[in-house]
Amino acid sequence: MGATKTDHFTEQQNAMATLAKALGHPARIAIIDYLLKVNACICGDIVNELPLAQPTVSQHLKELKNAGIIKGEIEGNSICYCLNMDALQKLAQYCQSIISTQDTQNNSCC
Amino acid sequence: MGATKTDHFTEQQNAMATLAKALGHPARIAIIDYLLKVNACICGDIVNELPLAQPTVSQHLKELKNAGIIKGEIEGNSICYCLNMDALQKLAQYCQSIISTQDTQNNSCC
DNA sequence: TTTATATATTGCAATATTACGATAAAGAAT
DNA sequence: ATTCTTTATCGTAATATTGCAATATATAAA
Repeated sequence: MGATKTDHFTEQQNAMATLAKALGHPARIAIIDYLLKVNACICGDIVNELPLAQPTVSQHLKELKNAGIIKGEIEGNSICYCLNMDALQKLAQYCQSIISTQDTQNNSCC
Repeated sequence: MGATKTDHFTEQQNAMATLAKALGHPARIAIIDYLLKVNACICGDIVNELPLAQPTVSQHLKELKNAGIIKGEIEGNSICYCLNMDALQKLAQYCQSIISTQDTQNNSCC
């Protein structure tokens, strides 16, 4: 085995899992933090910023892009990456909905 | 290789990645959704609810517990699981901080 | 005590992820 | 045209994850 049974879960559940999974690595969190800090969309700088080789960073960027968390735009011979707030907002909303749902139920357990 | 270089990143980054990673599987999202729905902390029911074998569910529960997202309490011969809002709140706060940071910068890119 | 019920652990196979060196691709600079 | 710069891709090794059958553990019920 080893393959996730995505077909057994709802689209919403798979979508949230995909987003969360993309954030599930410290290098990718660091990339987000950096993009947030510099705001302007530099790219090669990320390689300098992280303690990882260029192909590894490129791979992490690809995963963030696939999950829709960042966008990339060609700019000359370099590529400008920046955050895609839509995706991040979806995850934030999901977390928020969990919290507010639980709040209204003043949970009686544990 | 294959091992994540956690030692090169900040504690905050590793913490967020750990939380997100725990949410990075549809089965674990489904477990959270279910715990939220039933509120009261049933456990064996999760096995009935999910399209996965008991050992697989047990493993997912273990991962959620390790990440601090759920708590388990022995109750007779069964175990009562429920959500740990502290952990979920941390992730929600992180997402929210990204969004509000970006908001204040009216990002000029892509 | 024996049996049933509930959950965890072990062991294993299939697959996925992480990391990087080597190399390719493509525009910029000379 | 050649070289430099920037990023992506390929190939591969190490490790992690997913999933389950079999089994262990532990309490409840009989």
